[in-house]
Order: sequence, then structure tokens, then C-alpha cells
Amino acid sequence: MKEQSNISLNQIRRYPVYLKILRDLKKTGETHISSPVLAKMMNSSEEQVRKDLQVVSKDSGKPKVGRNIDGLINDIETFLGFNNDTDAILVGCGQFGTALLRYDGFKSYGLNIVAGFDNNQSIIGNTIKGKPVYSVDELEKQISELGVKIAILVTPASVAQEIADRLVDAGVIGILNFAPTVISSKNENVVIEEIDIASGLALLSHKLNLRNR
Amino acid sequence: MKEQSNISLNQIRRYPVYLKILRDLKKTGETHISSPVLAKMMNSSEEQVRKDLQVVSKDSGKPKVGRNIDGLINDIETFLGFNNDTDAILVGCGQFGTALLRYDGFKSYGLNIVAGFDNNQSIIGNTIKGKPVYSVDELEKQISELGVKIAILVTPASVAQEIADRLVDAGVIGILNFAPTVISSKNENVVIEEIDIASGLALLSHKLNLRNR
DNA sequence: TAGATTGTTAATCGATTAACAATC
DNA sequence: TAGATTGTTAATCGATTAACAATC
Repeated sequence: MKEQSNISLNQIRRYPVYLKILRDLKKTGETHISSPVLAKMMNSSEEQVRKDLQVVSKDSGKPKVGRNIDGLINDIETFLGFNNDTDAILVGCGQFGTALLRYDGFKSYGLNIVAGFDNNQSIIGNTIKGKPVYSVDELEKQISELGVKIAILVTPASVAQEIADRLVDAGVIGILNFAPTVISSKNENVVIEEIDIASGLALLSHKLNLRNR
Repeated sequence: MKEQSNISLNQIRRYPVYLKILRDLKKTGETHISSPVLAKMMNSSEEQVRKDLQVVSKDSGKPKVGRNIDGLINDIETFLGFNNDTDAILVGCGQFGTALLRYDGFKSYGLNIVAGFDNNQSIIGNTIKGKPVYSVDELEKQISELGVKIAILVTPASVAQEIADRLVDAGVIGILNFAPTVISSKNENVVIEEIDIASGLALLSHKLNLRNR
């Protein structure tokens, strides 16, 4: 594992893709993978693959053989912090929020959603996939009781910033924002990551436009 | 509008963020915005904002005033192709798929979902928010009848590639892939965009790790 | 061994940043 | 006018790509 001096955001974005591919490969029974082969699957170059993997992995690949898939999966998970499970809460149990609450996939990325919050009386008190839904009024109380530091925000745009502020005040240091608005925090120690379907749509749309010229 | 010779993916990814901010600003009643102010909201530099906006906009900003918000919104929408509504289908009406079907937000990005597909007999024939759910058996037939070119893939990983192949064979040229696996197409004219919650989670996790050192 | 694959070092390419004259 | 803001041109920075010796 090299000194992770300066890694570009693009590079970090690639690791989950490696992870997906490697996990798929593992299922097929493969034990090793070479960078040229992996590069093809990643739609990138073998040089880039090697550089990327060198950053996260302590051991090196063997000529003619490649790298061990299990080891790589573990290295990437460790590097991204997906290995040690982290508890998180989810605010906004609407369509999307509920789908996310039910979604098992977060576990494979080290995130464990322990509770949901909403202001809709008809669902407060319910459990969704074993996870309790609390009133947003209890946000501060539960954050401190549960001791969570990560929140997933799936509220309407209109209240996203307000809720984000409350989350931060209550001790949250990382927010994954699905709400369709850009939020911010005065506290620069807080990490906010915007997740937006539109950016994928923008890329798709743009590439299709280029194609049609 | 300049010759859009070579625009980086990062740059394209920024436009939906501009769009979100500008739409928010418009709601507050603002009519103009300067690049220094917009830069602050974007967490970037005024130079970059100016360059980005110059690429998509034919008219220029006025010193002391900035740029017209309505104009910018329109320019970005046009540039990204969000202006002319495009029909799309959605395959896989599970938790997420159904949430996406119900989601109104796609409209503001120029995408109009006209139908869903699933293999679950208990929901085939239903309508979700006015959109019919067909059997996947009818995929090819409906694609040709509806004349759609874009598909949103929300199936389990295990069948994603198989469905993607069928979509492409039936005439689809753009796929937005939410399935948790990387898909590809032999047809290099087909544009596939992977949407992965994990990449956001990876960035969040990595930034938090950096913070804690 | 021969050759595929490796890791590293150097070259290129491109995006971001800085500087500055122009302008409302 | 004065000054904020503009667009453009040049400088810097960093990531990607290419080249190559090392090795299983």
C-alpha cells in the first residue's frame, strides 16, 4: 500500500467498478486476473489498471499469472473502508427512501442502515425490513442514542438543507445526499456527497448526441 | 455555443449540478448570477464556472451583472439534450424500479418513461402512475411498437447482461444501468451509462477516512 | 527457455488555474 | 467614473499514456 498522497476523485470512482467486476469474476470461479484482461472489462488501459491496483494493494502481481482476485477484493474493500461496517440512518422514507431502506446492497459496501425517519404519521412506528421508522422530531435524540455518524438524505428538496443542518448539529459527519438539491454545511469537517441520477442521464444524453452527429 | 470539440466527462458531470443550483435560484426570484457567486455554490473557481458556461451558452455575461439565469438554464438543458423529451422504458419493476417509475424527476431531465417490464406475474398488467407494466416476454414487440431508443435497466445482476443484449437487438441505443453489475455491448454505437450508488459511497467513505488521519 | 505480465520511469496530453486587458 | 465582472490567453499542474527493463 503506497502513500496515498494524492488520488484523484476519478480514480476513487473507479474502485467500486473494479470491486463489482472482481466480485462477478469470483462467482465464476476465477482465482486470478491480469491487468490486460481487467482493463478490457473496465474499458480502460492496462497501465491504468496496474497503477490503480498498486495504490490499494500491498502485494504485487505475478508475471504470467496476474493478481489474486480474493486479495484484490479485500484490498479495495479495505482501502475504501467498506470492510468495517458503519451504522447509518436514513431520513425521508418516501418512495426512494423506502426502497433504499429495503435495499440489501448497502451491506456489501459496509453500510448498515439502522433506522429511518419521516414526518408521515401513518408510517412512523412501523418497521421496514426490521428497521424502525421514527418521527423526524426524534432525530437528535436517536442520533445520539444510536451513535451514528453517517446519514442518508432522501427528503424533498425543500427541507433537505434544514434537515442537513440538524443532522450536522446532532453529530453527523458524513451525508449521502439523494435529495434533488445541492446542500452544504458551514462545518468544513462534514463530508457531503451528492448522488444524482441526472449526472448519469447527462452523460448518456451527451454521448448519444455526439453519436448522432 | 463553441465547437464542443473535447469536453471532459467531469465537465459534463458538472452541468446537472449547475442546473440544480440555477433552478433553485430561480425559485428564489433571482434573475442574474455572477460567476464568483456561482463558483462558491459549486465549490469551484470562478474561472472554471466561466469556462463551463461559455461552452454551453451563445450569449455572454455582462460585467457587474452576470448572466441571466433563465437563459443559462435553457442553455444547459439544450446542451445536455434535456429539452426535447425522449421516451424510455424501464425493465425490472422491483423496489427500485417501481420507485423510479413513480419518480417524477426524470421529466425535468427530458426523460419520459412510457412503460415498465417485469417477469412477476402478479404485477404484469398493472399500471404504475399510469404506466403499463408488460411482461418481459413482450420486450421486443413493445420496443418496436413504442419506438423507444432508451432503456432504464433495474434488474437483478444475474439477468442484466442478457436483458441488455435483448434491448440492443431490439433497437435500443442508450441504456441507463442501475443493476449492480457492469454490462457491455458488442455494438459500439450503443451508449451504456452505469449508475452506482457505491461510487458515491466510496467517495464519502474515502473522504471521511482522510479526515480521520 | 520464451513470452506474458509485471512495476517503474519518462513523455505526453489535457484540464485547471492564474493573469490581464476589455467592458458595462 | 470606478470597480466588479467579463472573456481570453498563457502557465501550471496533474493524470494518463507510452516505453522498457525485470521476472516468474
